[in-house]
Amino acid sequence: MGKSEETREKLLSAAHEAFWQKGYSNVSLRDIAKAASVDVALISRYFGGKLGLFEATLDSAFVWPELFAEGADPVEVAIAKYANPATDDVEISATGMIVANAGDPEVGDLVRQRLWENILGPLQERMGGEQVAPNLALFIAFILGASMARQSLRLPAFTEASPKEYAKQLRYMVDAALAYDPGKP
Amino acid sequence: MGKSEETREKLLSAAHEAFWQKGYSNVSLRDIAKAASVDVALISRYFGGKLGLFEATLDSAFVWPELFAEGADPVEVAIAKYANPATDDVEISATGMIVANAGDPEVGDLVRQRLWENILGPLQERMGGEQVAPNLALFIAFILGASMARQSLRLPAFTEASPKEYAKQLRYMVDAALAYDPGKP
DNA sequence: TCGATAAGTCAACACTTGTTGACAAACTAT
DNA sequence: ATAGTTTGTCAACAAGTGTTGACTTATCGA
Repeated sequence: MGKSEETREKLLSAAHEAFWQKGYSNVSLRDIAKAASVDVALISRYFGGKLGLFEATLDSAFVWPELFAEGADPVEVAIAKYANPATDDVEISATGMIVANAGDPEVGDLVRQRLWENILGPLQERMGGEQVAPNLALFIAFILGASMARQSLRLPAFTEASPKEYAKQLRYMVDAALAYDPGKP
Repeated sequence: MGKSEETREKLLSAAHEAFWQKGYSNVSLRDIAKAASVDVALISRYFGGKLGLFEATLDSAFVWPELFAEGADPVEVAIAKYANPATDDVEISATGMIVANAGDPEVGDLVRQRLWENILGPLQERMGGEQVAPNLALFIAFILGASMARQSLRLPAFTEASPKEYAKQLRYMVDAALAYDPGKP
């Protein structure tokens, strides 16, 4: 195990936090290097450049193993994660990330690709369909919107609600989404 | 009416499109100036700088008069706008804007402030409450998430759905949100 | 211990960014 | 037409960006 692994980890960790919180273009390599207590030049050396570092960060952080654990219900896992302000404050919005970085096409494509590959793809396979069913899409849309309404938009109705109330509201809407039947008028 | 008004309009228009589509930090003043066929220096002269231009853009574009027209139901207006792929492709996501620019604190605060002042504030007043009720918050969250799931995340279930189907799905969830009753278990 | 390889440091590069000030042109009112 | 104000143009700036190459230091096997 080379010594370089350690500094790579430090860089990945700092990059994760910075990119997730401020978005790709609002973070400089010097910021990350400083946060990791590492020389800037090592980033280009180890990851090939800024985009390479971002890609590596996606590979290491844009995954969601709990979602596919044996016997776990993906929906329950998602709710448990996003209905808990304590945890999603830490993770910031892995969801908001999708949007925050969509401005730069190169970066946006990268995020979308990894999202499908690591999360949405396995998720739809797990749920049985060969394409994301309407009700699952509604579920995703709402989870996405709720976490952003709370974190970015900072709707008082969400930020000031107790975790219990917030969870109850999420549960209500998620149930509604999953109950959606395309056949009905 | 001074001649300068015309170039100010051109700048505002170009800035609107650029900022909404790519986000604050992904757009340079030279990009905007070129798109508007105007010299870069005039931006700082007329708007005081990049942030000033962005603020002016918010004031001119981050408003929603139809929402408060006489006899209009805000909910219907919102659905009509966001359930119509043709229109919200043009406007891009005024919603996604909120998130896309949240990385820069200064910019994020500006967006949030204008959002409350121009849209959410009047909206909640119009809806009668002195604070945004839980069901209205759920409504907003879903609208936000749905438009982003389609535009940024590009969920096939949404992008490939017919406008009619998409509208039906939105309507279903919106109805559910508005029917939410905090009193019930 | 010596020497080769890995890891880290430093300075500089080419480039883009927002912003400014001096200047030229166009227009208006006297 | 002339003087004065507005409007536009140009070049330059200081600062920050990602990236590169040459160099020094540390690490570890022979």
